[in-house]
Amino acid sequence: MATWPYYGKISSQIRFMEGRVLEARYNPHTIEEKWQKIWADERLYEVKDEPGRQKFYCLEMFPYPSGKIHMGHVRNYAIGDVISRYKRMRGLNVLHPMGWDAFGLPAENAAIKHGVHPARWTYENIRYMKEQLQRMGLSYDWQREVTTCDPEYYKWNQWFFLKMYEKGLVYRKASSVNWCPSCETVLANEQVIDGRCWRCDTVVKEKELEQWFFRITAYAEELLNDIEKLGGWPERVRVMQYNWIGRSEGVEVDFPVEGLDRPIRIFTTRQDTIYGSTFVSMAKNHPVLKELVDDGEILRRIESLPGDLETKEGVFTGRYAINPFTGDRLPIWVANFVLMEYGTGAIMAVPAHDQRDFEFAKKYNLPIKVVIVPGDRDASPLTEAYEGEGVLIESGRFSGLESERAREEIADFIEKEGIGKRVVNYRLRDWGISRQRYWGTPIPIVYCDSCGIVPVPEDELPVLLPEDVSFTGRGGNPLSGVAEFVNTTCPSCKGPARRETDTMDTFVDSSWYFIAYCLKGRGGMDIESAIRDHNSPINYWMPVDQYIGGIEHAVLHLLYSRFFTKVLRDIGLIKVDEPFKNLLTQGMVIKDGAKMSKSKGNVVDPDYLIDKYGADTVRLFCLFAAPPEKDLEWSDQGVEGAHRFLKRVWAVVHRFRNTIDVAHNHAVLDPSRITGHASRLLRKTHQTIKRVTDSIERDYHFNTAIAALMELINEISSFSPSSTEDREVLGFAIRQSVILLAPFAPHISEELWHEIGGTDSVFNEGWPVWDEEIAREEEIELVVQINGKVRGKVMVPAGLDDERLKEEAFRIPKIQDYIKGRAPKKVIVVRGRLVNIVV
RNA sequence: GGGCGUGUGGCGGAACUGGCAGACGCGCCAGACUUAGGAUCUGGUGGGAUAACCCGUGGAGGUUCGAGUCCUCUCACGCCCA
Repeated sequence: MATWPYYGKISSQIRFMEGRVLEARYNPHTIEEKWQKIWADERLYEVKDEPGRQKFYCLEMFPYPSGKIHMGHVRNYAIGDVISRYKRMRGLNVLHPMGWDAFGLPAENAAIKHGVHPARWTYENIRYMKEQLQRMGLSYDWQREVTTCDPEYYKWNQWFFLKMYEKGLVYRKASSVNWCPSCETVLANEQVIDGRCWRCDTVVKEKELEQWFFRITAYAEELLNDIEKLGGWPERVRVMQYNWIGRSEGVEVDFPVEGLDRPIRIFTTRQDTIYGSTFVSMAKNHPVLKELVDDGEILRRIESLPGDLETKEGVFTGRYAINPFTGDRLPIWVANFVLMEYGTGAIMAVPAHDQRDFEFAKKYNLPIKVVIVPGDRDASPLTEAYEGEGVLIESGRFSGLESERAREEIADFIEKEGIGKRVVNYRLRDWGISRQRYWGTPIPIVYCDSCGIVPVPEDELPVLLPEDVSFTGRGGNPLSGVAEFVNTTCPSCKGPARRETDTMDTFVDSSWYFIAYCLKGRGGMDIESAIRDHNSPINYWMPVDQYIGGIEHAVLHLLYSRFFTKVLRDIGLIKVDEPFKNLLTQGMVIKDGAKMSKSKGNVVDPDYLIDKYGADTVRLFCLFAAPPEKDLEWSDQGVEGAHRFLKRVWAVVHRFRNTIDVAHNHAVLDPSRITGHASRLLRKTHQTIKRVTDSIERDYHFNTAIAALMELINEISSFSPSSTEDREVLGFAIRQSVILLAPFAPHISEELWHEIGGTDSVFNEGWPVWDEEIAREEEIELVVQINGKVRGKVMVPAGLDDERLKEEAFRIPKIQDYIKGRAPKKVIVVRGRLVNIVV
């Protein structure tokens, strides 16, 4: 068959259609722009709810619109895009949405610094970043885009707040909060890292404020137990969640106070050490202190105790409690490391068996009394606390018991005597959501002088953020200066009232956005009617099958989302218990050994790279350089390598485009009539399909999938067809390569797919399947070892039995030399691999 | 201090249940085409020795016919919690 006419036909067609000469060189920009437009015009990635069809919900953590996409985003979204495109080609109905975590401090800081309104700043950033994402060729269904600062979105934050208020899951209390003097806002405990603000690194201070809280602790038990259901999550994230919730079983016990008619209630998990208690420590804001201390000097010293827990400091109150077990007089101290939020705000201090108490006792010269001894050893003077298990001594009737047993008996005794009870405690605290900031969701509450705290009625939602606000950066929340916003009428008595001016923590926004995407397919986002709708799209799409994001959200965002999911389940919106079935935590992008950051000056600009190499190259490099869960060391030369590979693919397809028999596109190749090098190429192709598929399926190790593809392309490059069969096999190999490459480098694959005769999108093509028979090697290289060392190799037909393999091994002359007269003691045969002869 | 994780060529990384360590890519070396090469192609490339061979997966032991992989100890780094 002559190849010339065919070539002429295609290229003249393209000349005609595009009005230019077909370029033989790989020009990523032309083809990327072209296909991005076609995919958008054809609405290729818009997805419908199709009950009855198997769905796959693939989600990447949505970005904060800070201005520009950075390499971490690129990597995150490239990973998600491969998974989405792959699952789609496997025939699943794939939901792959994107949106914007659009409320937050930087917008407000920009307003203060540059005088640009937070809304304008945010929406401009979104516009730019969306363009960047589109230039990457990501397969998002943009119809479902959500933006959390949109009233249509935050209305539902307010609605959820009201629902939770009704259910008693929202409450207000004065509490000592972490205050960042620089951001002028309250921080959650989780946002304080080593005593500093997570965002700006300023040292955090304490401040007393009225705050709104979500009662996440009401779900502590379930959040803890359901970690078990998260089989598709990395173990370390599960452990972090487990530790964060921090369940502990212990007792509360009343310690009588000298000269006071009521006791102090303490909490401990180590009631087995109660005979070793030598003093009592309490939190500086414990309410009973007011009755205990009236000396101004002492009060002043208590007040000035440091808030950070680095140093252990305390103040003696001058009062004494009685150990109900020993009758000992115990001095009552205030210690900075005892927190009101945990337990009862008071502890029995056992310096011999608690390291913090030990250090405290050493510092203030308090007695240390050993009551637990490990195993058979006896108690010599301690240099540090012994916190382990052991046998009780000096513990009255409980002496001689193992600690574990003693904990039970002492707890029984406490309950029998009525001086306390068993309790379960959690380290998890309720979620403070109040933020003294403008750019967030207004909390839908009104304060009325006659009615008190009044929730805004649902039909008045959303409470809109006023736009006309001035930003000075001082004096707390700009909202409190907006009279039209603050002054309102009481929904209940219609009298004059004031609006709450605090806004919600932005973690509220991100705790349910994955649900919003489900509804957005229908245009709106009507949560209320979704509750009544039994066939709500939420029930079709949830849970998220694959969630992908950074490990930095291992506790906060993921825990809050789990909490919200359970709350929304209980108000009837969704049916699932857990939002994210599988979680992939991708590693950081590193350059010169450090995380990319402006301050280090080691950032790589995605725009620049896409301009230089095209999106396919950038994506391919991110996927090839490391498996997704590991850190990725950036390498400019590695990017060149990825680009070179795509150029080779381009070249090889073009070289053979005229040779391969397009007419045989869908012909079934009969492997029995394929021989010689064509047979090897056919086998390699099937092996590659298997390897690429397995790499994706097993653990999303795209780096090895791409490596396998590179091998196949190398083999195709060096193939020279000389017969019809050769050309058929070559055509098959090329078609499969292009399809296999498509999830990783979508534009070039789509272009090449059409150039070799594809008419529909390559993404509507089914994922290739391999034939185990064809993939099987006909010959294997048998490794022959003597005493475990490789001494010879020989090619043998595959599938020989043990005896035949032994024969083959012994037949090798070199092996015979080695054995000489020595009789083999033992021969181990590993079928298909090796023979080891032990002499 | 406790918990978890990671250590493999010059570099990024391969190696499913123990079975040829270093796939694939980068870099480097040589060659081809070139006025030129920072384009492209071909070949080579863990270390040591002329070679047969020997040594090699942070270190030291152990189990095994056989260990990067399993066990014990140890060192370094990273993360989380104190």
